[in-house]
Amino acid sequence: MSLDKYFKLWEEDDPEYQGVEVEIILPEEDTNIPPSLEDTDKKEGDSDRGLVTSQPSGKTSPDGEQKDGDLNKGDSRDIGLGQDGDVEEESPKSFDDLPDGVYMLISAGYDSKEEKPFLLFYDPRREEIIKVVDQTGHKPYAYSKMRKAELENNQIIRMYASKILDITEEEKHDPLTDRDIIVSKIVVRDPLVIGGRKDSLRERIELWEADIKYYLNYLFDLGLQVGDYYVLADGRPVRYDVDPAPEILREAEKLSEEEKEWLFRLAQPVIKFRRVALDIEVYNPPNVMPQPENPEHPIFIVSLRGSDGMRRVLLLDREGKYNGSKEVEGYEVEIYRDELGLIKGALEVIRTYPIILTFNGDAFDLPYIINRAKKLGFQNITQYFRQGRNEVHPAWGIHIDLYKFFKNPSIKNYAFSGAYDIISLDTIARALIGKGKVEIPEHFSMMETEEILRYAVTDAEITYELTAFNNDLVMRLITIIGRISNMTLDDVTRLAVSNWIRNRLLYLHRKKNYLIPREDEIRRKQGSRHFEPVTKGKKYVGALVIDPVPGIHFDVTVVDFASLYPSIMKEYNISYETVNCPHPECRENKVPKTSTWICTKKRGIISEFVGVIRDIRVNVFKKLSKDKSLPREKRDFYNVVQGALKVFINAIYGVTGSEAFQFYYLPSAEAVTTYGRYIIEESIKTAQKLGLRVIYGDTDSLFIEKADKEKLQQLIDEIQRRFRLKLEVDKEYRYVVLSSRKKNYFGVTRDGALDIKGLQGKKSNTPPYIKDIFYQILDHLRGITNPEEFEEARKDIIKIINEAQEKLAKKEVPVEELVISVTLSKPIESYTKTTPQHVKAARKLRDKLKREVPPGSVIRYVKVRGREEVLPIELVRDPREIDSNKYIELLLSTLEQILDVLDIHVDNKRKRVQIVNEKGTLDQFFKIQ
DNA sequence: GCGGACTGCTTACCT
DNA sequence: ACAGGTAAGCAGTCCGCG
Repeated sequence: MSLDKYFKLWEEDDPEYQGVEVEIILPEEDTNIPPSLEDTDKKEGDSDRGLVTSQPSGKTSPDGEQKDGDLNKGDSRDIGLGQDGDVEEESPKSFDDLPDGVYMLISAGYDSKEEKPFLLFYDPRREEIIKVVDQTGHKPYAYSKMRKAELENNQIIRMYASKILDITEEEKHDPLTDRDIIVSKIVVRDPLVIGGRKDSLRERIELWEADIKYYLNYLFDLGLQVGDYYVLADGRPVRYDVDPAPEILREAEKLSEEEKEWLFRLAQPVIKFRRVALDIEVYNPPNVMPQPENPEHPIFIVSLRGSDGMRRVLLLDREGKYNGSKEVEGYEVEIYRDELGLIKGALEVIRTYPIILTFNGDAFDLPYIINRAKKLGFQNITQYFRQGRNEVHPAWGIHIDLYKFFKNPSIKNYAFSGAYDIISLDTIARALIGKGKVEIPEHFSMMETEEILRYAVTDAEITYELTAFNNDLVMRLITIIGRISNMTLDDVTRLAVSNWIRNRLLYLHRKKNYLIPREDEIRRKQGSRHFEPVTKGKKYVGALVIDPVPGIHFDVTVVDFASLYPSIMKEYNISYETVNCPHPECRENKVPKTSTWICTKKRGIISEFVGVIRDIRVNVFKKLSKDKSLPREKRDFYNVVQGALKVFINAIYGVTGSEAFQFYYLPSAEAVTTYGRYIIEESIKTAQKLGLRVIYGDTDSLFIEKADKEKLQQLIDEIQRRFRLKLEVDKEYRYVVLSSRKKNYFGVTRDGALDIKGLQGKKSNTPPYIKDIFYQILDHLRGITNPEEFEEARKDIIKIINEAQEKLAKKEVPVEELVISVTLSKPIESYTKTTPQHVKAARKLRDKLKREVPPGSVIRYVKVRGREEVLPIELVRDPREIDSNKYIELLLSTLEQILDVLDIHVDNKRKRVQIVNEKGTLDQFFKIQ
């Protein structure tokens, strides 16, 4: 039976669906009492736990070589990902089970009813959350630089007297002046007295440490760290040290105390979290987006997938018409006769899971459920959830919105090497687990119910799998980032890297008894920019890019500095308080070619942080992740740790140059790049003196042609001696093809792999057909070792190009292959200065097809003849509309980048295009080989 | 009124 | 809500041209 009919049946007698408000009568058995938190605390039952027993998959993932620091396998762009769709059903077995009564700290918050901060612990034995409300009497506070007596006479403080519990004096170290000072601690009852309201104290007088979320302050003061294990002694958390593995103990021997601390904490096992993925389907009319803030259409399917193997799909079937299978894709189909019953049924299941997973649940699924339940008369729904401005937390645990997590550029680029570029469940799942969503060919109303269920359950399934693949990689990554940042796991998944770094730095300040400087204090510090930025709109000068020597270069060695900027920050003591420090005696320690000086007396807090995590990553976790004597499961775990560390290490320099960062200080960011340019310049000079030929370099790398082994070693030693920085061989190319363009080249490595950088043909906005030709040509060039082979390849290449042109001219290329995909990066109405082609196309989508084109949409359009210029692919009716000449030009300009230096030239007049071969230089080149 | 030279905007890439 | 450097295509403008 088609769902079409099925829905019509109940839609007709559903007045609400036609926009008329009706009173909803709750089902008789409505005895749902929202789980109070106390209730959850003491709950012992696994009575209503998962239903389906888990089935170990037994399969292991292919042992692919991993790229440096890449948590995913392979390089998606060039060779396609090593796919591994397997999901382990069994929990990771590599670590001994933790004793009973040991819990992991995963979150914290402020209970405004109790007026107390609370901690959320995860109990790995019972697989539930334990909420611990503060018993220490900790109270919110902030600091003033006024003395107590002065404060007590202060006009404003007097006005707030009733809200202030206490004022005490304390000694703190001021990192900006490097002096110990007396500050006054103003203790209050309610965090909102300090900040968060228009009339909060911090808006009225100058306060320090007044913009730290209270529950974080609480964690810092109690010395608690997210992701660590604790036992509860009379309800108070006491740290529980997990016995380190033998390989960790071995590594610890050579480390400093500070490094050991990090090593032991990060190496603690991450247990398998009990969790449930949730996904809803709303029955909306065609082309109408369901609005969570005004949920007019019914929730008719809820799919649930538990980490314990539970698979259930709840279906709304008011008339009892469903006669399809009772099980779809392993999901048990549960029928509900009314929508509220279905919502409550879903709640009953998810409240037994401490962690809820969604994809976009903050913005869609959870608010939709909440507002829909309210609309159906179930006001108590709000007791199940705490709603923030842009987030929803379950009252009994935490909610991880994977959309936000994967959208985070640090996660996308550093942890997953940009394996996905569009942020959607489908694209991310395809890239990471090799599985996508099920296509929906048409509107729900045209589909069989079972077909819809299949579609719906796949969403829950892949949402879960995104957290489960590679031994729970994503859950472990989130936990490790929690450990490094000391942020609650829910914050980790929602906030950006600058916040993670800020948070750890706040903790470090507190630990050192430093008074945390206000932003304006750091910015008022002396020190200015020394070089005019090259690029308009930039604040300071960045890296140096060496002009490439165009041509084919055989036998090229690439040397680079291992994480140059972090190393500079570590070795040259760069931090907001050490750059232009207060000591006169440090003023001679100048950054080259500037008047900026750096402290010689005290270790900078950021320098120390980046130094420690850089060292334990390189010296321990990276090493262990490659140690073949360890079981794969352990290596995988250490790989996650080193990958998480890498995210921080790579971002720290960047955030110090970002105005959004609390510890932003331009001279410190500028000092890093100035050192960087100086060091790379000096390295070139040294190389040249040694007789090494540098043909290209970018930021931290040198491309050296036919490098003599000994001279290369001399270079490396000399640099090490002078700068205390490690230069190392990164790559060896059989040959590299450079044009005169920077950041544009390709090369074939010793093992025959093709490396393509920056070339037009690689870019995501190049039409598939042109990309295909581009890769065909490179494939012909890949194997070449001598002039004869080149001549052969040249003929083939010319043939490929000529045929492609002909095909384009005759319009034999399918329209789909000519699509140009460009991201609409901001709201469509904010393109006011110019109207780029993709915006033109987007407007047509909006106006003619009434399609929504929010920022982030990828607009797919083609170039057409006539006044229209461009058309979104959706509006192309006739392939003859295509502007072939435009595509021929695009093809040739794309190929020009690689053909130019190979002496294959394109006729200037591109009306009648032909390939011209200017013989000469190439043959000579080969003769030198 | 037209076209080349130029600048600015926008996107996607590299490190 | 991490940085700057670079390439490319197009939009829009200026200027010369009797």
